[in-house]
Amino acid sequence: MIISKTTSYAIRILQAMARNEKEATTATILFRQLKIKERYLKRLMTTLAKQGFIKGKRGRSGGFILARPANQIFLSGVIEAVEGLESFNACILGVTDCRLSPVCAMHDVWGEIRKTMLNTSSSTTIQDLAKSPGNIQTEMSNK
Amino acid sequence: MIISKTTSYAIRILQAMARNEKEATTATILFRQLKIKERYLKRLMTTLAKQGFIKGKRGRSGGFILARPANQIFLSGVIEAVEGLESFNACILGVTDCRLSPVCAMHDVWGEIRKTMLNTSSSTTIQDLAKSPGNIQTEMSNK
DNA sequence: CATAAATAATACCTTCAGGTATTAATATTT
DNA sequence: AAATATTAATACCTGAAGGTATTATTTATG
Repeated sequence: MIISKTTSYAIRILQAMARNEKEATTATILFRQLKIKERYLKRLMTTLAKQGFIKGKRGRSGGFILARPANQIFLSGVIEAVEGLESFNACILGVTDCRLSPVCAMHDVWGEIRKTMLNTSSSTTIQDLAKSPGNIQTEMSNK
Repeated sequence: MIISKTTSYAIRILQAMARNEKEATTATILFRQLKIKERYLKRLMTTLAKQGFIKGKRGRSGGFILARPANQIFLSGVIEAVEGLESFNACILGVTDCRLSPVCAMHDVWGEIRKTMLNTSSSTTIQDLAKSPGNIQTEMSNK
């Protein structure tokens, strides 16, 4: 996959939360919506809270809510927080720091792709996704 | 990474072999050129032979040689043989068979990227890479 | 205050890509 | 025929991502 499974989970979670941005939700509700393994989802929520994307509130009427407006959460930020951006900068054939070394035979070939990915992920926000029509309730297919 | 480490190894190996397409080479020679862990490289050579990209000849003056002309080996074929194309077809957010379901919120967003990747990899041959100036002798940076 | 319902933290388990080791088979040279 | 240099096959090891289990903490409410 282009992004890791966990990262795509994170994006789906934030997207779902952005659909009613002002109201808090719980991990259990999200689990029912997204069909992500409940325990894993809960742990990921904690990670997203630590990273400052959402705020958690404990206790009986607790839950999670977006920590900042959905239109200020860029996909690139989520990717960076969850899996790091190294995979975007890394040369497709493994030349360390591809940007500096035009010796890589695939440099030109894949340059466009990387550029597109960076442009897209750093100009698309969670709100953009939330506004899009579809919902995502399907379980992951591996790989 | 966009493609797996093993796949990029495979591409680098075929690229190196294509540089003098007519002559056979050995795993040891390739190891010295490419700095890929020798044992892993040897095992990968066997895989590439099984998949029909190269031919192996045992014995004292044995070695490997391309099984078909470098300009008939497309990157998409190598990727497919080594890691499968599922990762290319798979939806970035995990909707099974994204091509059929326009419900995925990122369908449009990432459609261009996938198209570019498929176009590039299925129109670029190992020969194209072999003709390009640089050589790749750097060890992989992880991730 | 006790209970219930939620998040937080932490430790452990599982799977698989990447990597290592060993042995077998084959061909050439002496 | 023996030694040597190569590929082929197979089984095992390792680390990290993905997933599970358990316990602690916080808060609302009867």
